[in-house]
Amino acid sequence: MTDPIDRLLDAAESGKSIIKNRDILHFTHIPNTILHRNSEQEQITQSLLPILKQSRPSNLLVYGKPGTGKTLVVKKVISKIQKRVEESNFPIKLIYSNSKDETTLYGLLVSLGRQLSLDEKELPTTGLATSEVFKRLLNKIDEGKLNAIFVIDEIDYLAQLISKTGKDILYQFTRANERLKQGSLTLVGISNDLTFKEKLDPRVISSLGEEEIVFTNYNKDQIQKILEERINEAFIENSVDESALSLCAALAAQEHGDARRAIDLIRVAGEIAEREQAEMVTDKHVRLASQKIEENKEETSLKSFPLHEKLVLLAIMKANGPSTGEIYSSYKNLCKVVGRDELTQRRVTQMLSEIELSGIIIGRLIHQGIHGRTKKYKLSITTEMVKKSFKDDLTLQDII
DNA sequence: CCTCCACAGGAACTGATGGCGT
DNA sequence: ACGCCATCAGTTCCTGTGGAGG
Repeated sequence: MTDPIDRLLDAAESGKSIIKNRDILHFTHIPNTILHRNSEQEQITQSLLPILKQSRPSNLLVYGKPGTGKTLVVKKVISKIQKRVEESNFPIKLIYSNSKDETTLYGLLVSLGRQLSLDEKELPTTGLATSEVFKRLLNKIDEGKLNAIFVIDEIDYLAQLISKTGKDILYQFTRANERLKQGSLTLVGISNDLTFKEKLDPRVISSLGEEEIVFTNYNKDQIQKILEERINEAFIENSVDESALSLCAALAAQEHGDARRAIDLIRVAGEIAEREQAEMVTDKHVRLASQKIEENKEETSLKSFPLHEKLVLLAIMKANGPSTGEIYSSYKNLCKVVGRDELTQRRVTQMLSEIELSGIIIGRLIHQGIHGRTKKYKLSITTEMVKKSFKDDLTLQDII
């Protein structure tokens, strides 16, 4: 029997790998051909043509569930246009930004600015009024005579953010061209929510929603084709079992046809198979991968919780009952044990809703007549999982 | 049929942080 | 040095509510 460490090291050194190109298995990779999306590609190209001719800016809204290839298609079309005009003295600048990556409106504007190559000095990360940031963005476009295309992903999220602060940035964006002497600004909004338009200011809709393109969900066969394409490029030949492939597609199809998920799944399955030094990815690996992705998601989100949210979660585990009142008193006890000031009940209910949003607990509203109204919570993951994720936290060690 | 429980969850506010422009 | 602007976690105050039990 050889030493297991040696065995693994040997295998790694011998370079036997069934994945030959990992990058292709990340969903941000833009494949040569984007399958099943020909008519959408055409539509987007057509609606963006006016900027090529510099006739007028044309804004555009793209709808579709996650993982339907919206972002990839948009990026591909724009980069093609970009290439076409590269030699002419007509610079097109693609600016992509995902609203969910930025927690605030301000952060979003700054990330846009950074891509317009405004540096730390010209655009500080904090301290300015939003209108000031906006002005600087426009100035930059004006000075550089740029034709900027702002791609704003998850624009519904941004719209929500805006409605909270009362700032009408989207409207300002759509009207920006009137303030620009040179250059232009084109907006491409990408949204997961098909109903989001109704929540917008009608003035914004009229200019932003001139053109709309809807991406339909993929069905199982389509996902399978997409996977095949990527597998051909990323894996060595005959290293993915037929049934593993169709299982991947089936699992992803269950989740409203999310191709992104399917690609993730096959990548992780490939990595697991490789670690086992298997010759082939089988459906066993896919199942393991699916489980692992799920657990990883839970664990990382658990670890990133702030202290009080962790305490609340532990309180749910230790409480005598699942109702808010019982959780809160259990939480107060825990606070005493670890010597922290307790937060108000209002804050704790808010935290509970926040945790519920992340899917780690499930709440159900219960009306108990004279005994009032409560929300009863229950963990949707195992208590072991919670303990495992929290055991690194020094302040929590005594109570786990 | 009315009452009244035990909270849910909205709104407005506070105080700390951090950095601008003048 | 000072006022201003924005964000964030948290607080205070509040109104709303389905149905068991009288």
